[in-house]
Amino acid sequence: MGEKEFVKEITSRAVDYSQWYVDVVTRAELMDYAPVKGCMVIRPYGYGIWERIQGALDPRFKATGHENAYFPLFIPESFLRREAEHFEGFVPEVAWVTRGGGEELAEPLAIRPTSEAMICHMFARWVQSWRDLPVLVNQWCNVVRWEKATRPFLRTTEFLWQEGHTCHATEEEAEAETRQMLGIYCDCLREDLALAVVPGRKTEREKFAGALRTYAVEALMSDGKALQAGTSHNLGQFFARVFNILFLDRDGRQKHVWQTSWGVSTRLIGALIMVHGDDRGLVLPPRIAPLHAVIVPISPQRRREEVLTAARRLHAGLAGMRVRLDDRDEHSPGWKFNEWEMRGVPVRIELGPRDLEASRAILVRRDSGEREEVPLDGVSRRLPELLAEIQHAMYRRAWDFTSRSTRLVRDWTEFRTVLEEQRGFVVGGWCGDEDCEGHIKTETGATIRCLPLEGVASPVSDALREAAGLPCVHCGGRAPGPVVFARAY
RNA sequence: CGGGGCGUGGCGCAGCUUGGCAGCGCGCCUGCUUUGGGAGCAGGAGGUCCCGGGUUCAAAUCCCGGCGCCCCGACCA
Repeated sequence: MGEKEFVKEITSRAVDYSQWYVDVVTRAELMDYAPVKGCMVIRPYGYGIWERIQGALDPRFKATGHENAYFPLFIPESFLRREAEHFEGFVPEVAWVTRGGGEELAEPLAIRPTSEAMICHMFARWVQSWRDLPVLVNQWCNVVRWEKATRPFLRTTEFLWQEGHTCHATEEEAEAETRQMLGIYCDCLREDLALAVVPGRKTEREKFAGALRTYAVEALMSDGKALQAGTSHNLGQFFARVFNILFLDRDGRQKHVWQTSWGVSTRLIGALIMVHGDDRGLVLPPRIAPLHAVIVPISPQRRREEVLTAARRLHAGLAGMRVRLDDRDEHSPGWKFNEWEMRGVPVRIELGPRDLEASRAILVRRDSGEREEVPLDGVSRRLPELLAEIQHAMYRRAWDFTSRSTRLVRDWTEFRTVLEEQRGFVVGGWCGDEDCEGHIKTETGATIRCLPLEGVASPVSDALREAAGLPCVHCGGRAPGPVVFARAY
């Protein structure tokens, strides 16, 4: 029987990828459209994913010495204007508050598009001596960017994120911090979100407005388009100069601090959907899934109490894992199977009269559809193993897909053909010239996603090795090293 | 900012061309029968047809104006 018959509500990816995405986020109840353009409600199930992402990242931030804090939503216009490059970069998408308490404000307040301006202002007050360094803070908050075209999770007017901000005594320390946080993103996205990300450096053109250098982790979605999944910036001393963040060093001289900032957002939820989802809906990696498993009792009238009692006992024995017993009477087992599959729960546990006779339960994997019979008293031992297997398999699948979708190109003709016919990551040479980069973008829609970090294994490693020494894909000139191109979200 | 699509019970849509009782499917409520891949039957509730104006005996339908949402491209997490 055709698989799609079960999920009428979801458009298949092959028919219309965008519609599939919208169907998944709405039907799985991750979000709903709010009455304000470009804004969405993150519903409990979607927010549960975000909480799991926070739960994966926050301890890693703490373990590396960072502390959480909270800075105001409103930023005085004059603060934003101080750093010209930064301001120019953001002003088109800033929302302003000009009235408050029924009166016109003396100075308009920007609703933060990011908090560099506010946080740097505070840093200037807090930092006096080399003994005050490093300053390592992070905040979980919302930001607003007035986008013209929005998409649930991927680009919304208001979104949730985390922004880390640090000050250091030396350039080397700031660079090390920038790289450390990129590494943390890379590890966390790979281990917990099962995303096969490629870490690398951004080109001048693609870097953060006001940064010395920007690093990012890039992931490939199942439609062959890339998504920037996290960024880490070495801000140099640009903001320190503008906001007068000075410290008296050991040598008795006043110096500007060296800064970093880094962030990931609810956009990661979009990445999870587009990397792991299939035509039946969401597929969530166990470490991030709000629910590890759902127990679906199959309880004909006559055996109802017997089955439910056993199901409750099984549920109680799985305390410590995130398991829900779906004992709703208003839906049939088949309905529940489809519903929880659509919502991406990693494991379904079926328990019916036939299973009770055999003192077993049926465990079914969401990612592969495989089912296995497990003795009732063995489920609490088997489930964690199975979840680990699923987590691993999903990562492998994402890695293999990304690796398979990476093409090596030698010249311009090949480059255009690959982008038009296959998409995916394209590895090739780049001479380093911004005009070449610009032409490539104008003519193909593809951008340089990153200059991959050397010595870090990633799904594009093989292609990079083969591409060493290849000339620029556009002009044919000498290229210092291969880069990764793609069309991107 | 360009291109396309759409606004009709909670959701998805038909009706509009050619003006004349506001309909269908799903969902919802009640009852009974059901339960191993989206159960069946019976009864029932639910509508400013996006908004404003105009034409007309009569407007969901025709005309004018506005608003909103979604999708796709260019710019950005």
